[in-house]
Order: sequence, then C-alpha cells, then structure tokens
Amino acid sequence: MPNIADIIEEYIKARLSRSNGGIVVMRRSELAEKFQCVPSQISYVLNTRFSFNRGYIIETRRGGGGFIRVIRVSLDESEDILDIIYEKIGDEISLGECINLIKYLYDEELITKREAHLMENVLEVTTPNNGVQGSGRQRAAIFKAMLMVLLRHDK
Amino acid sequence: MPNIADIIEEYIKARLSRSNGGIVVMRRSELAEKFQCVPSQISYVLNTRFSFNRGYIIETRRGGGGFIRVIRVSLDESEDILDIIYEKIGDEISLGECINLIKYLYDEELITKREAHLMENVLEVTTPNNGVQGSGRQRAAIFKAMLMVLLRHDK
DNA sequence: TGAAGAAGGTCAAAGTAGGTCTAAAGGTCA
DNA sequence: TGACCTTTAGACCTACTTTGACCTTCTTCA
Repeated sequence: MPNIADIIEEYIKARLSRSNGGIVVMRRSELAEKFQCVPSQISYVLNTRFSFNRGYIIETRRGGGGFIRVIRVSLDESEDILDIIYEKIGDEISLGECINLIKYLYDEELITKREAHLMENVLEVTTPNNGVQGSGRQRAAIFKAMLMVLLRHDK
Repeated sequence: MPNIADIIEEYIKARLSRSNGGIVVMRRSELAEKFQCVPSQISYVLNTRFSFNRGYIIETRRGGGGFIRVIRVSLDESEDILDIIYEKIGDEISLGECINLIKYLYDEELITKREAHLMENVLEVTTPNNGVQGSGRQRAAIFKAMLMVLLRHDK
C-alpha cells in the first residue's frame, strides 16, 4: 500500500517533466479533490518533497483565483554550483537536509546513484544523526569536502 | 524442529530467489502476522541472517506506507571488494593502505576516477593520518561503509 | 468601502509502521 | 549441570503520514 503522499509526489513530478520549463501551476483544493484527501495533505507533500533543498521553489497566492506554482530549479552550467551548495549547507546541517541535497544533485544528474549512496553512507557513519553537540558542524565539513571533490572532477 | 527464525529466514530467501534483481520489499507487521510472531522477531531475523556481513543490505522506512527492503548483494561478482572488506581492511587500517587499495580498485575498473578521488578525500578529511589513537579503526569503518556501496547491484 | 466568499497556510493530534532494548526461555556442549 | 549462546516476547521509542480545526490573504460585489 503506497501512501497518498508518494502518489501525489509522483503525479506532480510527472506533470513537471511533461511541462516545458519545469513549471506546474495548480489549485490545492482541486488536487485534494482529485486524490480524495484533505487540502493540507497537498501542503504536506509540497513541504516534504518539493522543498528548496530538493531543488524546487513554491509560489502561492491565496484568495479567489489562488494557485500553487511549483518550479523546478535547474542549474545551468554557468552558475557557480559550489556557491549555491555552500550557501545551502552553511556552517551546520542535519542528516536529513544532506540527503535532500544529495537527492537534488542526483536528480540534476550531477552525481551518479552510486556516488549518492556513497555520500549518504559516509555521512551516516561519520556523524551521529541526533543532536549531539557539534555533529552538525562536522557533517557540514565532511559534506562540503565531498562535494568539492565531486564538483571539481568530471564524471 | 526448526525455530521460527529459521523459517522466516527461508521464506525471505525463497522470495529473494524468485524475485528478479534480488530485491524483496515487505511490511514488517505483515510478515509478523503471517508467521504469528511479534514484529521484533522479524527485525531479529534481519539482523542475524541478513546482515551486511552475510551479503545483504536492508533499507527501511517508518510511518504510513512504511516498508523493509532486503537487497541481496551479488557475492561472486564482488569477490575483489569482499576480499578487501574482510581480508585487507580488518579492524584498522592506515591511510596509505587505503590509498593503495583504492588505486587497485580503480585499476581493476571497479570504481571510477571520481569515486576514487571521493574516497581518498573522505578518508583524509575524516581521519588523522598519523597514529592518533583510534583513527585506524575509524578509518576502517568509513572505508568499509564506502565499499558497501560498490556491492549493490541495483545501480 | 466593507462584508462575504474563496483560496491557501499552519499546527497539533491521531494514526501507522519500523527500531531498540531487555528479560526470560530454550538449546548446546564441556 | 552450569556456562554460554541463541531465540522469543513485549514494552517503549522514533519517524513519517493523515486529518481536521482554525487562521490569513485576496477578490468580488453590493
């Protein structure tokens, strides 16, 4: 029994890839209707699966004629990927956020699946995932070091 | 008279060999129901019979739509890597030895150049290369965690 | 202009499902 | 038989999902 959240996620992703420009506009209540769930379920999916760290931007408008716009952020070659990534990582970072970023890099085809697993394993082994003092800082340092290598060397 | 643990083990192995790709996805509570035991019994079987050391990788998810995925690693295809994990690394290992092994893996085309760089860098960043207490053990753990990824055949 | 209605936002509680730990029971073997 | 290892059961923990009540923002129209 796959859960509704996953189904809605797939649906939005399918629409995104069908769209040109990676933009989908929808009405929250309509989607909820379509999937027979409460509207806040849509918000939940958006928050957990289409976060900024996973490479999406959400724009919304309330009131009559309201909408939700999901925008897939693709990096173009000219942008300094490192800067963007570094900004997202900051001085400390949680394991969950790392995994989101890794997913994003994989979706963007900047890293392979194996490299993604490799990084995840390293982060899991090297840093405790619960709020142990300093673990967030250590994780950020290791993650940055790994990204540095990946982004400096071609596949 | 075989015990429940053995029966569950056989069941999972049967499903694995019936599957293509050596992957089985299941629900812990359902299996427990099927075999009339407590759910933690399933965890016990997984921990004792399907550990990484025995050639399996377990992935799980909690909450609604949760599951347990058992992935069988192809042991024969991974002889070199297993040999490194069990024979060469041991409980501790020096940075120099790691680098030699990584070089070997690259020469054998078991890893890409980028993966080699990644591994080396991680080991350099995470563990001091001079005889600091315990660093050899930590290095061994990290190296093994990274090599585990190479055993997966789900790409 | 301001009240009504139409969206989306937020948050907490309840529900679902796997993880961990430990005590007790069951086997094995010298 | 006693020491030791394995298995079983259950209490409690943590993570993820679903639902619903209530809040805020925006548009429309009298």
